[in-house]
Amino acid sequence: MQAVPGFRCREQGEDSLQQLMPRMVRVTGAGGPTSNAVGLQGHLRSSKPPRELSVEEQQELRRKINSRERKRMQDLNVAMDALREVMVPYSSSPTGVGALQHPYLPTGAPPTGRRLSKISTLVLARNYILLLGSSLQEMRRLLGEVSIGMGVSGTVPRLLLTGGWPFLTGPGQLLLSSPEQQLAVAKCPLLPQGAQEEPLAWGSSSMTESLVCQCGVCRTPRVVHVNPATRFPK
DNA sequence: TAGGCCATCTGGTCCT
DNA sequence: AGGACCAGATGGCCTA
Repeated sequence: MQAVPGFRCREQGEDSLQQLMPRMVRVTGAGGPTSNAVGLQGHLRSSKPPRELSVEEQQELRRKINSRERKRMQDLNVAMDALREVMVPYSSSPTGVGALQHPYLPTGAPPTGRRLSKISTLVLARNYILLLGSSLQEMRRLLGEVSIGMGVSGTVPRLLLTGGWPFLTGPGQLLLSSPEQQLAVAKCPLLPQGAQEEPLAWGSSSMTESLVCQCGVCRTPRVVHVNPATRFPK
């Protein structure tokens, strides 16, 4: 494993003496207020008296539990890294999402190239989502203005129908999904079977609402990711 | 050296 | 019964 600033290699291995040894043995007084020798069994809710475990069995059980927990946290970190990978480009942009100042976010650009902390990643992601939301609002507004300016009446042009949701992959970039993609996203998995949305009337008051999934569960804009890796340029 | 961040251990709780 | 999830405790590493 490569050494990264702020990163530590935790490949200690399953047979590390430190890990095999119960904490209550390793550190006197550590392990929390409820630490005791029957901790592995005492919390199990059962009407039957718990089977007595030998020291070896307790250690084996504890080893399994620790391993699972370690795996769980590692999976969480993998997901966090994936999120970090998406968010890092924005964190270094003085005008990007990271520009929204927050105590958990580094001031300005992170010049050291250190990776984002977990909390910073989450805060940044939240801000990014909010930014996307406001972008969508703005897009709706602009679409409304354009339609009025063109004097369009009647039904919505095919290009913008059936959930064809314009989305941004970068500043000034407006993409429209293909009809196939539009049909694919037209069926929200959360919508009840047979539920149909009413056809849109161009310029109607229900248009903006109809561009958002109306299933009442997700209420999320139908965004089609042509290329999920596409990002705003730095 | 203090503080931030992190991995790991651990016991408790909930769910299947 | 076992697994997932959570939160507290602990100690190590790194940076200002």
